[in-house]
Amino acid sequence: MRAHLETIYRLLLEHFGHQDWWPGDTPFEIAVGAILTQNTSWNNVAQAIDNLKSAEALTPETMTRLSPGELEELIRPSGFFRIKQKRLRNFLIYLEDTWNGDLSAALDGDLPAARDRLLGVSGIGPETADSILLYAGGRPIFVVDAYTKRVFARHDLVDDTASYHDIQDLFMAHLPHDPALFNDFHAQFVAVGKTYCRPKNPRCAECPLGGLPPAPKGIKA
DNA sequence: CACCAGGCAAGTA
DNA sequence: TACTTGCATGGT
Repeated sequence: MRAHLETIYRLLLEHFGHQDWWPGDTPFEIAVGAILTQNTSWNNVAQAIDNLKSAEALTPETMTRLSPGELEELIRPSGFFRIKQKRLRNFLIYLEDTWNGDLSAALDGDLPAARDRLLGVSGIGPETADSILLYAGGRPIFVVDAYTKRVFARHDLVDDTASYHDIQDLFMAHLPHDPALFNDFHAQFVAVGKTYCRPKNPRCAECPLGGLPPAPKGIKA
């Protein structure tokens, strides 16, 4: 299984090149982007991030000073803006109350414990928590998203009943827990998912995974 | 025009 | 436990 996963990564890396993820300048910006991109295209999120940058509201301190209405207007292009306003504020309150506003402290220490604390914030689920830990904190945890599931299902590595944890465990049980590897591997799934492995107009014929050998037996999650 | 997008929580049975 | 629904904007 490990060799199979490494083959997938190599084929993607050779085709797309290193992805240099996450698209964001600071850990806090990355965490905000992780919340704003929930079920939302990145293009929309980028507009909201630009608004927050222009308003100089991309730090815990400055964002906390915004009124709920001001925050909603800035993030409106990312959709679900009333709910996401609350989710961002829940996150800010957690950082302030528990870590005195120090994001890096929140992501440091025992990894399962840090993850559980993030999951305790209303509005932060498994994918958002893992994205923040990996991309904002540099912690070795694999992010599973819609692209990951789609590509894995297409290549018969999981069935459609596989849970988030099932798929995550597939990676973490068979690959070294290297943040740099988990970082770029997930980014490669997004690249292939956006470009070739799409629901409506799949371009499987041109996909770098087109010549991938069949999946090893008995590994379906 | 319909459909999709880097989820999550709350409600129902 | 296992489904279903609401949330909202912007690109294709």
